[in-house]
Parts: sequence; structure tokens; C-alpha cells
Amino acid sequence: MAFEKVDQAIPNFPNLERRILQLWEDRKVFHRSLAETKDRPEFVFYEGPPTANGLPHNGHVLTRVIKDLFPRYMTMRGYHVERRAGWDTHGLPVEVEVEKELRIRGREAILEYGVDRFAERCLASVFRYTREWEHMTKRIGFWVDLDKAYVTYHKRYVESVWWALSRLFEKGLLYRGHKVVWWWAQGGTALSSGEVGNAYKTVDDPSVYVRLPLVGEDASLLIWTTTPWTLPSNMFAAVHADLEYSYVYDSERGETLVVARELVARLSEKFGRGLEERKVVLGRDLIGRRYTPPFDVFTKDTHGATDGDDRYWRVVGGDRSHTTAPDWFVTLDVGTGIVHLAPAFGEDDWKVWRKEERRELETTKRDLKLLCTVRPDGKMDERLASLGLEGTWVKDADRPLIQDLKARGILVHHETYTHEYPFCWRSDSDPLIQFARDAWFIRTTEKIDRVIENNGRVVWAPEHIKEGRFGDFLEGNVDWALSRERFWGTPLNIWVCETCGTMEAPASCAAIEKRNPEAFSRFHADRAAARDKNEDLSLDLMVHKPWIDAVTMPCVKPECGGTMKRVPEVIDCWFDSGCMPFAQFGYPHAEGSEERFRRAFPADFISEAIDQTRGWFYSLMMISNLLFEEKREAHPYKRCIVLGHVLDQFGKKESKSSGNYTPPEIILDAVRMELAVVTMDAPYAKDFKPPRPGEALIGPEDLDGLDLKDGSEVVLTSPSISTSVSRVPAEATERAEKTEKAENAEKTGDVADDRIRRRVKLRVAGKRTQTTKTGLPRRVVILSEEDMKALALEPAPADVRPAEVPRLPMRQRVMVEDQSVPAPGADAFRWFFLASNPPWNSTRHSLSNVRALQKELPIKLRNVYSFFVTYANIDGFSPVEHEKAKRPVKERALLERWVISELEKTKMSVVLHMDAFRSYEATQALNEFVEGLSNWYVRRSRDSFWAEGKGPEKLDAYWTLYQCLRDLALMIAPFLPFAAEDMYQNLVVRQYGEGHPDSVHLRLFPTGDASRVDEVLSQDMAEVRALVSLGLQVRAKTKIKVRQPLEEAEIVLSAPEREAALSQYVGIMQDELNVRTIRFVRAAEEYVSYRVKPNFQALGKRLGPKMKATQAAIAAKDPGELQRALDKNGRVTLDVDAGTVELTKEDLVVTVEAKEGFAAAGGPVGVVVLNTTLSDALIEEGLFREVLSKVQGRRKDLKLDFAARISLSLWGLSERLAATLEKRREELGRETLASDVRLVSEVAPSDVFEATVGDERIGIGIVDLGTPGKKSDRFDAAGTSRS
RNA sequence: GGGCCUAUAGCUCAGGUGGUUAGAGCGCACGCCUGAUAAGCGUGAGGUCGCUAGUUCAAGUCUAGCUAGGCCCA
Repeated sequence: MAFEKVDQAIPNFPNLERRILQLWEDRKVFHRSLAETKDRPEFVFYEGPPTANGLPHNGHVLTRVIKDLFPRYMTMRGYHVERRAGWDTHGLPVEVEVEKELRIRGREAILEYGVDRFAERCLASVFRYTREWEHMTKRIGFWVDLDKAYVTYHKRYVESVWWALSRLFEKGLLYRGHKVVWWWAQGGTALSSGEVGNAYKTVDDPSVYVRLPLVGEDASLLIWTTTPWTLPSNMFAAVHADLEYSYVYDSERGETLVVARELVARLSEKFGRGLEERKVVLGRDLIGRRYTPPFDVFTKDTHGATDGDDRYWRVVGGDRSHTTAPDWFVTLDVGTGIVHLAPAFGEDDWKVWRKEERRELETTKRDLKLLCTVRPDGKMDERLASLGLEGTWVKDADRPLIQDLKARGILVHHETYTHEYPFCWRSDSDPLIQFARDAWFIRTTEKIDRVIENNGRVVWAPEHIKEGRFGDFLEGNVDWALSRERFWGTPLNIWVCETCGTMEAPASCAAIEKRNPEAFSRFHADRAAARDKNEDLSLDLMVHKPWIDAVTMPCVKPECGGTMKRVPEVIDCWFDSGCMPFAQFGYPHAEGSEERFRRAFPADFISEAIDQTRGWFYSLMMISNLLFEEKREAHPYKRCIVLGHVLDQFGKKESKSSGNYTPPEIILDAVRMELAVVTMDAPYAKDFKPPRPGEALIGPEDLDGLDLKDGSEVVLTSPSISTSVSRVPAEATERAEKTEKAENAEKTGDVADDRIRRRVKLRVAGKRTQTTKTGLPRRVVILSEEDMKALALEPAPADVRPAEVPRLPMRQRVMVEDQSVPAPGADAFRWFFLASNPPWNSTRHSLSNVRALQKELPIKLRNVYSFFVTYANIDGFSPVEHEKAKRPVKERALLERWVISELEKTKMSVVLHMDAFRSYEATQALNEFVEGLSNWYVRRSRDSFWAEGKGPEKLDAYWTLYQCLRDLALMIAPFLPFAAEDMYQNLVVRQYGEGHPDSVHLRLFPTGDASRVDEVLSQDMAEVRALVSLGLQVRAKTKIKVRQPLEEAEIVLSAPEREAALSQYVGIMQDELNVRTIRFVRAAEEYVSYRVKPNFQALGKRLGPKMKATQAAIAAKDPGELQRALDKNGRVTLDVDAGTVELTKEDLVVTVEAKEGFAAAGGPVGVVVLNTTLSDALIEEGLFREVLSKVQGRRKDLKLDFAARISLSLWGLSERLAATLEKRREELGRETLASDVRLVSEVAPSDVFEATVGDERIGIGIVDLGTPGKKSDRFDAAGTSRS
């Protein structure tokens, strides 16, 4: 059967890939690839769950590409690779989305709205973008079981997590403590470090220097703070025990102040007055001294608690005593060297308090209270009523507090301090404050040694993560703060007895119901009520707030008789995802889960981006080690590939807010981008000329993003429907509409699409370089008024930010699409991530970079494939019909044997690398092979494929190329699953039909046949290619076209002994260089010179310090003489440094170089010299080739059929040319398929095509006589049968 | 401020264990081929290997410091 024709124009990969997706679906290939490997050994893969409440971006594409590559590969290597998808569905981001949706903000608002309804909204919102995620996942070719996905809010999953927590509770690893968090007071929530880190702003804060009078001494400690509102909650002042502190006299104020000695000068300068040093003490001498607090709120009104209590307002040592390293927080960078501690508002401060508190409990058995004058809503509490500040927001309290300090004479200095301060990323006018909250912790530090040991067994890629980022993180481990004071999360399953305080952590709903069968009655009642209203209350909400809060049980202590209630907190959602190895099966509660867990633990392979080191990689490993302490091998994952980030073309992280990202759709589906329509009134537009109708102004980054040039034509599509406006009847517009419509119809099956389109030219407004940028910002476009009207658009605000564009009203945005070329597609995207660099490096992503990489292999391979199909169809080659004509490789010609040898080497190399998870190296091996296949094998074989008849050599060539392509289809399958499938279907399934697996992904990976590898041949051919390059270099230098035959090329080899081997290839070289003969020359000193250099690698170790002198001695000798001596004796002796050094052939490197003035070029292999003398015969031959080329070119211009016969007339021939052609009339006719040839000396009529041959103008007249006979039938069958 | 990573041609990136003309692709220039043709190919110009010291006969490669960028954490 003929092969299906392969597109020769730029292929539309997205369309092709959609066909393949359909094929996979129709044949259930993924499903079968799992079913058919059921009995094979397991290769265990864990999918790290993404959150589906945001849109997938390029970073997700990268992880999905890697996470698909190895499972596909390992499947082809004979393993069974389950791939279960998962979704991370809890946590603050989900709550925030819902808050936005409901237009409410903060804890109170949620309580008011109703936690039950809120939870339902959260559940509903979790899968808001599921469709987009599933689309991207499928589109990129990521095979993962989406139907069986584990979901972290499912009851079954939550109960698994409960089981884990219950185990930790029983082991005594859960405890209650405080945690100082970044607190968003307005929202009533703590923010994670990740959320805080990205929301720093530069602000001016007050900077105050306050004196704290020492008790019983006429001197004051001087402290500094930028948060005066924390001063009423001051508990201690910290000094560095080993630092010197000065008592300095401030004559202006008449006071003695204590500050770090090193800072005296700086402070003196700052205060603008002299500070006279009176005395110096060590920090440790100050420790334990008491001072008067800056405000007396606690001394007065907390009767009996702190009044007169000498444990408060003391000087303490400012080191982090719990760490091993003396990691002092008292520094001399800023401030005074004495640090004001308000333990409620700072982590270091809090640690000091905790240490003191523990000591107090041990020694005096008395509480050391945490002093705090701020309420969780960020407002001052009643203790500041005396200052009129009760209910004042902390930042607003700064000013009055400073006034008060000043009035009381303890404010020493006041200025403004500019620094970075975190704000809430959701509400960027709200500053965050540090705030101590109650929290539950996991005592991870107790087991950390075991975890570190286990980490040692994990294979990390890149290796440095193990000891570096991840290892360091484990070393610095602190207890895991588990609880969150939020609503939508896995509820912490600890129930506390209201009467006796006993705690219990049930591992499942069943365990709870066993104690109280009515435990879930409220949930069931609500559910029944919902059902009555024809609504559904998901069973999963049974294990969520607020229903779970209504669950009580009798105290576990029978004698108590009290009621146990759950603590209010939910848990960190990282704990959820870290439980996935067992929770994905509902282990241990679900039926059969033990067996399934046993089979799928630990994972052989996981991979996520580097930001997961402290996220999923940590939570997985920590939880696994706490639960399965007895496990001796690496767990829960044996190997982890840590991926780099995806950056934009300037090396900046892609982010939605700055708009510097290329949406994945640009690569996958169509080259288009949605822009906001602004007007010339925008401030950034004033330097530019307004667009004329049919013109659009665009910023330089967006132009780049679409990989377009200034002046490119694009199609604008208005998102609004055209019913209200009249159509623009421009012809171009209609054309655009048609193509777009057709495409959409194909994609979606829809027929009608009434959007309005217009074709315009893009004009760039501004410039962007690495350092500067001018012009229009990203994601905006300016149109002429006429075009605006035609598209029914209205202007968007000029200051619209990129991230806001998709949310603009429809009429304010427009889709800009480059319809001249299809998008690169999923294979191209995959190849880009796999072949651009090793996956742990960050990758600069852009449409143009994807296209660049695509040309390297995917397009090149497709061209070879298309070449093969074209010719195989012309000749009717079929692997089935010509099976008998298949000769063993060793009987085929050199070139065939060479390429097969390279093929087998490539298989071995790819397997070697992929088995070691080195995907980048594998892609490079494939690149190299495809390059050789296309640029050497096919190029050198073109003549054989066009040769008449079907001799054995021609069939050899077909078989060779067929084998290469078929095996390539297998090899690229994990990398380019679509292209591989396409080739496989055509080359194998279509040909052989039944009896072969009907998808490439059901095949085993080729491992290579060492017996077919011929290293000698490889080496020889590499040298031949180098010599040919040199010959072409000579032709380029002497400006003699390759088409002009030359008499002779001479080759002088650097290693003359290679002559015998290389002379097998003179045929190939003659052809390639278009010379009649090739001669190897030995004594050629007339046009080459020898160069002799030491072989440093060999000599360096032997000679050591003598190396330099030896090098000089060699250089001093005549290289020709040395060469002759070596040739004769095999060794030379040199005088070096009053001694002698004997050198053998191996110690020296001899090369030849072309001397000046010859038509020659040289490289490491040798020198190629061309004889450039042109005889009449050679010139005639050249002219003939020239004419032939022009005629063939003309055939092509006229789009004649490959096999069409013609009537050929050549006009205006000179006598010489006429004579030359006359001699070869028959050959001319044969080559150009001309049934008759007229050679005419008269000048051609004006309608005849003119061409230049040599320095003559000739006319070429061609009449198409149509395509006769068998040849054309075959071609037609191939050329037009496209289903 | 700390930890880790990165820095090689205009651009994107390769360069086990130190070894002497530092590579590839793209882009650019020039050219070739014209029966793979809205393709294919060749040649060339482009580099103080971020900077500064050091170790060594020899440093892109090893060591230290610095600078810039990224990530994670403060």
C-alpha cells in the first residue's frame, strides 16, 4: 500500500496533533498501554497535585512534559507505569478566590456570610479551571489518568490524612504552641512566607530612638525601632554578650545613654551632637539589669501580674540559643546595638520569651506572660485607653505614641526610615504585622536525623540539591507549624474534653461514630434538607468546617463523663499533598488500599519545579519518615528531578501581573494574543504617529512575543458578536473570516461564528533592549478610529495592566492573530523544554525560541520523512512487497552501512542516557543522528533515489532509509509522541496492518544492536565529511560554483597512514565536490607546511615542569625535518635544559596546513587542494549543467508535475552554447523529460522566459505535454489521496 | 542578611576526571543547490570564557573574594 502523503509546505502541527489525539482516544491507547503491561514490573510515579483554581502556565507545561517523558519511556522499556492525576484543593488561595467572587473580605465577613455556604462555594470553585487544565494536559500529550484522580478534599482522602495525624498524635509528635506569623489583620489571617515574600514595598516608616532608664542607675539603654506601636508590648531589651557597650553622656539632653561602642560615632553624627564616652562595659555585664518600660500599661493595670515583678523589663542576651551556631540577632548594622523585644511581634523576640518562660516554669513554676496590647484585628486594646488609643489601628498609633514618648522626655531621636516592608498581596494597601498566634506543631526536629539519613539515599537531579538546598533545609529544620486559622482545609482531627482537657485524635469518621453514633447528625440533617430542595450537599463536606465542628463525642475517659469538641483549626495544605503516597488510595481505611499502597510505595520517580524543595518534596519526605520509620530504603521517592523555572526572553520570571509571559496557547493552538484597545490619548502614545486605517500600534515586547516583525500583517478579531454592527465587506477580511471559520469548525464542530475580523499591519511603537524600554506597554494596541468602529470596539483605560486584560469588557479587547503560519504545536513545545538544556536549568521561553528548537529536529525529521514518502510512492516501494529484496546490512553499500551503524549507536546512546534519566543528553544524541541522516545520508543518496528502475542498490537505499525512519519513530516516541505516532501509523501500521501493535506507544524501545555498529566506518566517515567541508571551503574561497566540474582534488593527510582507509570513499568525495578525480598526495611540501606540537595530555604528566622547555625545543626545530625523522625512526630526541628528552609518535601531534597562494584549505584531518584549471571540456560541462539547472528551475516555477513531459525551446543561443547543447541534446531531453528539444539562435520572443547562463542571456520556452504513463499514475495516487 | 544556583559568540545553550586553534544551533554576511523546493546545504565574520587574585609546567574547567541575575529563606 502506498504511504500517506506527507505535507511538504510548513506542516500544520496542531492539526496533525489533534488527529493523533483522536486516534489515541479511538483506540484507547493509554488505557491499553496500562492494561497490556499489567504483569510487568512496576515503575512507580507520583503526580504532584496542582491547584486547579488558577490557569495553567508554561511552568506547568514543563513539569507535565518531564512527567510524561519518563513514564512513556519506562513503559516502552517494559514496565507498568500507573499514572494517577491529583488535585490540590485546599488552602488560602481557594478561599481568596471565593472571597473575590463574593466581594467580601476577611474572617468576619466569611462568618457573616456563613461558613457552610462558604465551604460549598470553595468546593465549587476548586475545579473552576479544570477544563483548561484538562485541555492543556491532553493537548501537550501528558498521559495521566484524570478519571481516577485523587482529590484532597474528598472524604476518603481527608480520612487518610486523619489517619496520619492520628498516628503522629499517638507518637506524641503533635503539640500546641505559639507561632509568630505575618498577620494580615484586616483579613484576620496569617500569610505564608511565599505570599509575604512577593509583596514587599518600599515605605517610609518612623524611626525612633527611645531611652529606657536603667533601674537604680542614672543611665538609660538606648533602643531603636521602626514600629513604635510595639513599644507598649515591650518585654525585654537584648544585648550581645560579647560586644562592648559605652556609657556616653549626651550633654545637650543632660543624660547618660548606653549604646554599642562601635556605633557611638555613627549615632553622634545622626543626632548632630557629641556623645562623650564615660565608661565601657561588656554586654554580658548588662544582662539581668532591669529598666523602666517605655509605657506603663502593664506596670499599672495588670494588678499583681507584672507590678513589681522583676522578671519583666530585663536585659537579656540576644542570641538564638536553640541553634547550634552562635547566630546572633543583635547586630551592628542598624540601630544602637540594644534591641527592643516585643515577643508578640517578632520571631526572635518570641524565642527569647519562650526560653525565659520555660526557665521560669522549671525554676519558679510561675507563668511569664506574653505581653501584648494589640488585638487580632490589628487594633490597640483597652490597655491603651488611657492614651485614647483603644481601637486604633497599630500604624495609626505610631504618631500619638511618639508624641507621648516625646512629652515624657524619653524620645531621644526621631526620623524617617525607608525600607522594604511586606504588604498583603491581596490588598496592597494593608501592611502586614508580625503577630504571635496559638498553633499546633509537629515535632519534626525530633526525627530529623532519620530524615537526613533517608535523604542520603535519594537520587537527586541535579545532585547538588541533596546536600545543597534540600540538605540545608533539613539541617535547619524547625518544628512544622501545622495549623491554620482558616475555613477551607482538612480539619485538624483533635478533640478536646471540655471537662478534663483530655485529647483524642480519631483516624476516621467511623472511629468517631463508634464513640457517638449521632456525631454527624447535623451534617446528615443538612444534607436531607438540601435534597428536599433538590440540591446536593456533597458527602465530602461531612469532613469539613463547619459541619465537623458540630461533631462531639463523649470523653474517652469513662470516669470523666465530659464532652469532647474539636479544636477549631484546619491544617496546612502541604500536609495534605505530602500524604498522597497513601491517601491517594484512601489507605488504610479503603478496601484493598493496603495492597495498592504496598505496590506503589515508594515512588521510583517524581519531578517538580525547584520551589517545591520546601514544599512537596519536604512534606512528602517528612510525613513518610514520621509514619514509616522502619523503612530502610529511600522513601517515599527514590529519585527526584528538580526542574528550573520558565523565564521570559529577557531572563525574568514569567508572571501574569507583569504580562511578560507567552500564554501556552500561542505555542499549542494559534499564534494569537488578546490585547486591550487603548487610544492615542494614552500618555505613552504621545511620541508616535497615530495609526492609519489598516494599521495597528503595538509595543515591542508583544510584537516579539508573537514573533513578528514591524509591518507584519495580522488579523484582528473582535470578541463581540457582530449582530449590532454592519459587516465590513472588505475582501481581505472575508478571506480571513473564512479561514478562521473553517479552523474553528474543525476544532469545535461549530459552524456559525459571527465575530468580526479585520486585517491590519502591525506597526511597532517603541524599543526594548535588555536595559531600556520605551513605547507602548505590554498587552495594549492602538487602532485607527475607523478600525475601532468596524470592529465595534471601545477604548479601555490607558493604564490597564496586563493581568487585567482578560477581565475587561468584551468591547475593550481584541484578539491579534498571525494567520500566516500555524502554531508550533505540542511536540515542538515538548522538544523545546527537553532539548534546549538540562531540565534543572531555568529556560528562556518565547515563541521564537520554540520555533528555533523545532527546526533543529522535529522539522528536519519531517522533511526526511516527507522525502522518503514522496520517492517511495513514486517507485511503489513497500516494505511488505519488497521484503524479499531486503538485503542484510553488511551486503549494502558503504553509505548505507554507515547510516545504519549510526542508527544503532544512537539507540544505544539514547537508552544509556534515558536509563540514567539524562533526557537532555538523549535529545542531543537524537539531534546528531537526524542531522547526519538529513545532511549526509539523504543528501548523498538523492541520486540513488531518482535513478531509473529498481535495482538492488536502490532498494537497499529504500530499506535503509525506511529502517532509520521506523526506528526513529520508536526512539522519539517518549519525546515527540505525536510525530512518532504519525510516522509509525504511516510507516508500519498502514503497511503491515494486523499483527503489529497499532500504536507506537505500545512498542518496546529499541536498544540497539552492537554487532551492526562499525566504529571504524564512523571514524572514517567523520573524516570524509571533514575533507568534503574543506573542499567546499576551497570552492567558496575561489568562487567556483559546485556546479562547475573540476578536474582534480589533491588531499594531503595529517596522518598519511589513513590513506588506505579513506580511499574507499573517493567516489563519495568526488561526487560531493564535483571533481573528476581525487588523489592522495604524500610529499607535498610545495603547498603544505607541517606543524608539530607536543601532545600535552600525554607529555604533561611525564615531563611536569619540563613541559615548557620541551615545547620551546620542539618549536625551534624545523617541523618538516621532525616529521621525516618521526616517519623514519618513529622517535626523535631533543636537547632540553641540559638533558635530553625522547619523544615518540604518540608524544607529538603533526598537522598539515595549506600554504598561502594555493586553492587549498586545511583542518585537523589534512589539506585539500583543488586544481582550478578549466579546460574547454570542463567549461562546456559546466555550461550544460547551468542550462539544465535553469530548465529544471523553470519547470518548478511553472509548477509542472514531477513526471510531466514537455516540449522545450531554447532561444538566443550563442554558437558555442548551441554546439555544446547539440552534442548533449539527448541527455538534455532525458534529464528534463522533454519529448522534443529546439535549439534556436534567434532572440526569444518577448513572452519567453529569460535566464542567464554564464554571461549569456537565453530564452527558455516550455510547453506542458501532460503527464503520461505509469509513473504519473503512481504519483497521482500518492499526491492526491489525502483523507 | 543567609543558603543554593547561574554567568562562555549578537541570541539560546554545550563544554566527565585541568592538557594548548573553546564548540553547536539560531541570527547576520557571502555563496551553493534547485526532482526534499513556502524546503535543503556550505563557508565566513563574531569570544580577554562576568571581574580580581591564587594553585599548577598548563585554568573556561580547581580555590578564594567580588559583581550581576535567579530561586528559596530571613
